[in-house]
Amino acid sequence: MKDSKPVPDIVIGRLPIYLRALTHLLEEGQEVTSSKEMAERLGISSAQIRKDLSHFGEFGKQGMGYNIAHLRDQIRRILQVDRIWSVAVVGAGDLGHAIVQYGGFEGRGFRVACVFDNNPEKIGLRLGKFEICDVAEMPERLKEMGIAVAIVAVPAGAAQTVVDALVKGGVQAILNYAPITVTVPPEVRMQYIDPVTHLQRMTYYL
Amino acid sequence: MKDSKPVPDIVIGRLPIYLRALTHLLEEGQEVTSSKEMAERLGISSAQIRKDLSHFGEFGKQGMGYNIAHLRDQIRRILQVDRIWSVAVVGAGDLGHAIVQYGGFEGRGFRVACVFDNNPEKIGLRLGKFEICDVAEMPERLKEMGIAVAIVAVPAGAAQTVVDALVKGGVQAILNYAPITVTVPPEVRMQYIDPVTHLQRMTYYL
DNA sequence: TAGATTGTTAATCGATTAACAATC
DNA sequence: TAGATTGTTAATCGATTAACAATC
Repeated sequence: MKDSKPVPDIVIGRLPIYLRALTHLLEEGQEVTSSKEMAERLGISSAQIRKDLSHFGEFGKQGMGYNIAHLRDQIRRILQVDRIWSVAVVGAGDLGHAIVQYGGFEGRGFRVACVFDNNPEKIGLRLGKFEICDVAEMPERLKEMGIAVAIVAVPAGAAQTVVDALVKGGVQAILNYAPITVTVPPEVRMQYIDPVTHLQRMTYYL
Repeated sequence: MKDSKPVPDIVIGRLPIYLRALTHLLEEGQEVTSSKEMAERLGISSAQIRKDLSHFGEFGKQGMGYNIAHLRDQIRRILQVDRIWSVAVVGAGDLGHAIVQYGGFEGRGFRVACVFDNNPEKIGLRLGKFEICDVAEMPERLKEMGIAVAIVAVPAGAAQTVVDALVKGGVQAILNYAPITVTVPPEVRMQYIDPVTHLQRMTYYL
């Protein structure tokens, strides 16, 4: 941690993997780990793990390794998941349902705060503990609630319109499950999940 | 396409994105595109698109660009998604339900062929058009059906056991939704989807 | 022909790895 | 002290980009 250059995004992308592994080790009751042990678990080189962490500070002790709870807390802080982010979910289909019901956000920095859909037959119904809201009112609702993070679970054809409305509502980070690349202003972060692209990446090798 | 070195995996990872964009352009009725147009749509440089494609052949015409249907067919062939892969889904919870009901596999090279769970109360029940099978019988069933691709949608604690059983059943490509890094033999391909890691990658910048 | 765009080369840029002094 | 492991440097490796001849 000596230069002022931005940390490469590829490094940022590995921090959540480290965090997940540390949490897992902690649940197993372990207190200390090493870059070597992490490397074996994750299939990443130990040098890379040390180099990645060195962008942010010195978290280990020579000869001793890393205190797991401490390193976890540091990475949480770096990633800003030492707080809870309210997340809007757009799309109340099967996937939206699975996302809203998913118990895995708790404890990792996120909480679903509201659900939107554009289908008049769904608006007003309950999904888990939420009442499904009209996407038409989304921008205002997002602003009111101060929501910065959203998950898009709508068909590809609706994704760009939904994303535009999210941006209008002040959302700055969007996870898009719709299988289409959307356009956003440069200040908005996008991430994509399309299971088919992951599968296609593997069939090449079969 | 002149050397015999393996094509970098990072290039393989972009082909499904190109394929998705080409299919989209075709649906819009367009017949020809250029590396420049694709680049603008995808937020990738045109040089990179041309270089990626050049690993596999010459698919365009100078001054004219690419015939979309032709390039799409070529990428489908390269990725081996010019056939239909039968996919096993493990885990019949909300996520497994969403995956089985998802209509987006059709036309992109995949079809859900069977569903497994370890919960005796679920085994034998229907999920969509499938009867939920016992994971205990999974390895034999996979071999019988000749299944090479699987999707894991079980809790983290069960993932390694499930993956071991899939490998035993001859599966060679696994898409894991459980938020844990698993160990597989080197000949088995793994891909991961953990929405929380994607979200955490974005909150760093907020 | 003139304009456009490919496929490819070489240069640049960035990421990973190997190695080791520092030190717990 | 001896052994282990960090944090960091320099070397290696690989990926991206710029540029342009080829050519449709």
